[in-house]
Amino acid sequence: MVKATAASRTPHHDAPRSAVHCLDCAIRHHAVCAHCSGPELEILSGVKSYRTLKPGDTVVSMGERTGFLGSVVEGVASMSRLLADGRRQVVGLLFPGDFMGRPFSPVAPFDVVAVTEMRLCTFERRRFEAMVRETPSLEHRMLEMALNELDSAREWMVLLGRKSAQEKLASFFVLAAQRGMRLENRRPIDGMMLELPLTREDMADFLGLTIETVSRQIGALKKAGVIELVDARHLLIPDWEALVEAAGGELEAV
Amino acid sequence: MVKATAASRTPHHDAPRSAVHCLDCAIRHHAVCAHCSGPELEILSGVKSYRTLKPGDTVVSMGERTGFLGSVVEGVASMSRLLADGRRQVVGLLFPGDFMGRPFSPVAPFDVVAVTEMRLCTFERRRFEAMVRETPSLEHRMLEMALNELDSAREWMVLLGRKSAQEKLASFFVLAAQRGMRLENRRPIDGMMLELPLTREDMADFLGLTIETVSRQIGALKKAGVIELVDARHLLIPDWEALVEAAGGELEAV
DNA sequence: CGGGAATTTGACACTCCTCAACACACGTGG
DNA sequence: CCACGTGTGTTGAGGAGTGTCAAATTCCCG
Repeated sequence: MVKATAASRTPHHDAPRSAVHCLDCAIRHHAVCAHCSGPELEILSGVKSYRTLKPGDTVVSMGERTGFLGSVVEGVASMSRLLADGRRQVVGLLFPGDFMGRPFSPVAPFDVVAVTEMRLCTFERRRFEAMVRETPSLEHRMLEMALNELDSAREWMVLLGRKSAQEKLASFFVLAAQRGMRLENRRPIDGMMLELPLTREDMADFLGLTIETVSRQIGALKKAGVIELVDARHLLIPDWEALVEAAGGELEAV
Repeated sequence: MVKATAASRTPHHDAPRSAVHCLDCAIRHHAVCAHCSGPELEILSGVKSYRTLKPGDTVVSMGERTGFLGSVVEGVASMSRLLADGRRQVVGLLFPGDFMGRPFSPVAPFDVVAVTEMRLCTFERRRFEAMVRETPSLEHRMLEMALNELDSAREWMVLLGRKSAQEKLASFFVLAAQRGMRLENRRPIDGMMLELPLTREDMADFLGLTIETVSRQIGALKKAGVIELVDARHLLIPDWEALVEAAGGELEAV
């Protein structure tokens, strides 16, 4: 269960100006900078720098003092905790637009690892924290995002504590589908194709299961007709409501 | 499993001035108002009102539009979600000093129920939200608290997803002991007595277990010498480190 | 084509849940 | 004072749902 993730500990800084202008940024209206005014964006711009990561790259290790915070621009990362005996729990996924890092506390509470190729827009911690404290609209946006994440984390607690393995898988597909469409402000529809960004192992660790159970329950959902498998990483959702039903009934989360 | 909690849906408003002055309040330095200046406290004072509740009283129902937010002054409440088939998951406990309610979103995402006698300091929602937006120090305090709660929720996800029943019980005792001492800024010590505010059912729903498993694992911890039972609601912790060990090894959480 | 990783499948074990009975404390009313 | 009911907690027997271990299969990429 313990993965030797010692590999590639050093995120690359991109060649100096691969930067997009903030106004053209894909996550402009979804990230921490969503409510920033023009001048505020200018200031942020001066502090930002991009990083690209490959699947498996560690962004932050738990306990580490990290000098940066940031937003996911492209790709997906996981936040997880590794227990001493090798058990691992993923406590959250970071999709494009999500904020990465723990402001106002220098020590990282969880590991952050890239699960796909990804691109991060990072800010030097000190300067970003100072800017948050000086910019009410930015601080309010941080609060808004933190409260939303808190609601999501608690939703996930319901899944971890009370849902069956099969409901867990269905719920994960619901989540992945919703998050996959969020940047475009669209909603899941019948017949849609869903790409799974995570390996079976990451799914298992996110759902509090083993990879074998994940595999078997995917098979069960397929047999039940709730999903169709294109390949191991792609599936079709013939009936969205049926999937939501299989997930144990959701409220439309954030 | 479904509790007919229809009983007593109406929190009492206290007789008008049972209010303490903010400066003498027990949670003064631990609640959302911790960093407020004198004048800010004055404003808050004008908006606050107290409520007392009995065990089992519903403070807020999920989906409800609530007109107030507030702080726990005394006692303990649970935040929970009830699934359609009666399964319940407690997603958090509210101890003295903790903030209650979901600012900037009128619909309550979870049920809040008093688990002990309790006393709440409440603020009219609109006015409190406005004050938060106008008062950077207050908004920052909210953000700080939300981020701490987020870390705690994620810690609990590790427990729900990956810990054994026995580790869950030990972890709960660790949490209860830590939270019980926080207002006094003290830390748990060997030989301390711990009062359990929750029924077996609430513990089970918090830990993602059944009441029978809770009961049995408490028995197992007792037989292992990690705890001693005074009665069903009181236990002794002869060796704090041994308890933390039985909990699967904790980091000193917030 | 070969080799390793990711995934699936199978057989079996074990933790925890389910159902049921029992014990205990408490309040109420006869 | 005791009978009774109710809420809470404990204990036991048996089984369902997942985990564990092992092997087969597919996929990917050199």
